[in-house]
Amino acid sequence: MKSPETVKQTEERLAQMLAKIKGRDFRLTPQRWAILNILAASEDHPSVDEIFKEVRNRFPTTSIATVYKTIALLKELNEVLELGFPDGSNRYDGHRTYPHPHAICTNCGKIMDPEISSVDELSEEMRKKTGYTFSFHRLDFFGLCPECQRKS
Amino acid sequence: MKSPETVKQTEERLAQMLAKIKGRDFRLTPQRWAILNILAASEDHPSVDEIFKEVRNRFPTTSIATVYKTIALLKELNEVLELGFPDGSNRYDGHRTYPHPHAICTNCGKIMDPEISSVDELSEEMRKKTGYTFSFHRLDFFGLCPECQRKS
DNA sequence: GTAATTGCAAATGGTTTGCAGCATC
DNA sequence: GATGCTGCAAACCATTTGCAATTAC
Repeated sequence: MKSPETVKQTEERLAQMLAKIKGRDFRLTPQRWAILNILAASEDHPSVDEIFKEVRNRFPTTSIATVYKTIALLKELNEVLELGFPDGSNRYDGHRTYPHPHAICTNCGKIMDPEISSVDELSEEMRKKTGYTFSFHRLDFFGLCPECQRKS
Repeated sequence: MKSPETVKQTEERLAQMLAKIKGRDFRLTPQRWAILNILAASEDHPSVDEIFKEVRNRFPTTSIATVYKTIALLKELNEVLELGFPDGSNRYDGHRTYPHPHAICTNCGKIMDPEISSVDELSEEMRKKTGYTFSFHRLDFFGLCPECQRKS
């Protein structure tokens, strides 16, 4: 059961995505609309495969290539944050599209992203010591979620 | 030209790797020794391909599979830190094998890892807010290195 | 001599691409 | 009606794997 706030958030995210889509020559196909919806509504951080399976529930002929292409488009438009992992288990955040820290369960894959005091000081320290100018970052903490702690 | 301290560091790292290797039934082949050497000596963060090419300078018959297998072994022994990237451009740190922040140039790929005040407080904050227990983390800042800033 | 390692080639698997047909605008 | 999108299948490509021959111990 979703709270009214959650529903509202989902609608706002969807509206913003649609605005970006319509801002150019992009077309809104049913498959594409479904993918936007899934990303705007998902509380967790779905994988390509999870998105694919969910789209297929509604449009059984959808191909995985379409999912990849739509995600690529959303990445370009900055409307989704890709959490790529070297093993290929990539995950997508349709809510917060800017860099932010993640807590990742190495057992079940659950990802949480609480509001946290920023990493700006660390970034500034790195800048001073390296001379780099940074445009984004990635901060992931890996371990066991509460549920998986209980099981082990 | 390497400083005496650097040479000493390299020797220490190599000694430690060798100790770990000999601690079990592992054998020290010339190819393996070469790879250990490269990782212990490298100032930057070499890719598999860079390691492969360097090993081939000394042992032209070496196969890429051997490089992968040796790296896998060193990972198991905790004697190398793998910096995996989703695009497959993985890099290896033979010096500091524990998690630490990196500054990564998105233009030329140069990686720096200065000593920095720890991320322990952030980790603790995440723990409190998520209930996760963390065993490692990954912190990368992406941007332009000083040299690439000048060029652009 | 025994067991680990090498090197080759084939397999793997997530992602990308080319393109003909189709659907949106 | 023009152009962008879909879906299929083939291509990609770093990494892994199986296995016979080799080599460290």
